[in-house]
Amino acid sequence: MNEKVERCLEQHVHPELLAHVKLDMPDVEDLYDLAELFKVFGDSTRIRILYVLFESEMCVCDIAALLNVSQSAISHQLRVLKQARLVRNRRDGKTVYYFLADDHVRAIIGQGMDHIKE
Amino acid sequence: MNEKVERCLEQHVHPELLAHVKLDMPDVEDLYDLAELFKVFGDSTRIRILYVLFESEMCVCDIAALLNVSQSAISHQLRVLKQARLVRNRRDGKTVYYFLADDHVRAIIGQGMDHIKE
DNA sequence: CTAACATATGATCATCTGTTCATATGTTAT
DNA sequence: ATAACATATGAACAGATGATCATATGTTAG
Repeated sequence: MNEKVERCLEQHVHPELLAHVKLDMPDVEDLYDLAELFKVFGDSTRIRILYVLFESEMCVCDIAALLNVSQSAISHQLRVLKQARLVRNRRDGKTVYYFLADDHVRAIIGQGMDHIKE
Repeated sequence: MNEKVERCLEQHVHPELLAHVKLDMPDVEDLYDLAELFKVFGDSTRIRILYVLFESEMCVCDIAALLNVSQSAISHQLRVLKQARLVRNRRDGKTVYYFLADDHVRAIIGQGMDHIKE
């Protein structure tokens, strides 16, 4: 592979600090997972689905109707949300109800909302 | 435009609840902004930059060296982070130092980390 | 079993994204 | 003014993403 390290001729931060930063960085893998998680929040359809589920569990077809998005699109997005463990579901006959997996979802979205509102 | 509303033959949630959910939804515009914000967190290079800035302000070239990413790529990403008001910068001679704009960044990333760690 | 409904899934396609490369801009020292 | 360094920016291209369409799967009623 090619060498990408570019180094300032003079380092602008103390070498000890650089070392410290490196040590304090989480594993690359965790950082990757973290980015993947936020990617899931980074789509307005998915954000809207999550907001709907803030209030109540709901079936696919009601979510689709409420958000005016096709059943297929909602189903695909629910799959993404489920894989990210942000929602879970339960089946009741023909109907599948989705609900928030835990309260991190509210916390994360809440913090995001604080930021854009300030 | 085409009609996308698909409605369940029988509604599975109470109509009052549906109405309530609609009322409680933030403006479409805010939801869009929120998704845009999370999109910014949804890239591992940008997440890594933010983590570096957790510890200390840092110049572009030190960030690039630390993360082993080209100066150009870092600069492009810092621009994205700045536009999202997640980082700010100050110039000192030839050097431009970037630093976290506020503590929402830590809070949001912290919540995300909690989620993936559980 | 069959029809009808609810949901899931695979393929396709247009659009968006992140990196690279080349180059421009800004700053300092000589 | 000029060279050298630090950063920013625009074009271009490969890879990712989200909606649509067609269809498959799962479930219940008759």
